[in-house]
Amino acid sequence: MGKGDYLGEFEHIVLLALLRLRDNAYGVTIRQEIRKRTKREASIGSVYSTLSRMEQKGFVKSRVGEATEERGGRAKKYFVITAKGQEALTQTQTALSSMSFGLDPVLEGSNVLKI
Amino acid sequence: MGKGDYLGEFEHIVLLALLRLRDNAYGVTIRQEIRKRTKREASIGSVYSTLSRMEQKGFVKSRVGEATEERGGRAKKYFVITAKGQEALTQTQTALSSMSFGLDPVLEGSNVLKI
DNA sequence: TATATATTCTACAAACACGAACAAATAGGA
DNA sequence: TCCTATTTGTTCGTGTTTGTAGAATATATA
Repeated sequence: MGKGDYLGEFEHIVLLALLRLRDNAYGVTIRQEIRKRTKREASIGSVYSTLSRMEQKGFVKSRVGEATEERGGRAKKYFVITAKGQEALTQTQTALSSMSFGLDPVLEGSNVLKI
Repeated sequence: MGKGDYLGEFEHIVLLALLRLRDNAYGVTIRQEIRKRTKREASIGSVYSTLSRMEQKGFVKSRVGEATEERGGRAKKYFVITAKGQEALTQTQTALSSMSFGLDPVLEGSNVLKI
């Protein structure tokens, strides 16, 4: 299914953040995770618009958290990746891997993408 | 330099194609390489507009080939990556790597991005 | 001039980016 | 109790950058 369902660069990053955060992935934590691991600023608006776009495409799905917060604040909207999202992720990473295959020397060893 | 110079997804692919093709990277071969290694269709227009945008940004530079073809046809325009392009590539791959780090199990082993 | 090879142009769609505005929940004091 | 300041989090509106595609154009040779 979904041949040609490639992820945009930021979509890719966001999906990886979802996977890292497991059952604790919502707008704010996703943004934090991205900022923490990359140097990227990742504005909150970008994160949400990317999530909503990916939800439209069926790459992620969301549920609104129970209103059991510690200290006020609006309910969280948790996101998880779908099977279709996993496929798109795999396709994207496979494409990058096959383009990188054998380039290790050229990429000066600083970082390598391999299967 | 260039903090925040991330590559778009297709820009990333095209730069990797340049590296693979070394001194034989021009529009047509770049397209072929991408099609061959990924399943992606990559229209010729996409390739050229991406190349020209990256040239504007200083990620690649070009030279027009000598008019020494085998059998007619217009002169080729060869592209190579610049130092700035290398940086952007490294930044992008580093960001992806750090987002992927430790996710191997979740990514079901089908393909892994590692440093 | 027909053919082969290759690039440029033009238009539109999709993705990215940002911050202001808005929503909802609670703590705490009047 | 009420009411409002504070905290936490999401939605909206808008502008820019990337991605996609194919028709048009350029150039060289047989």
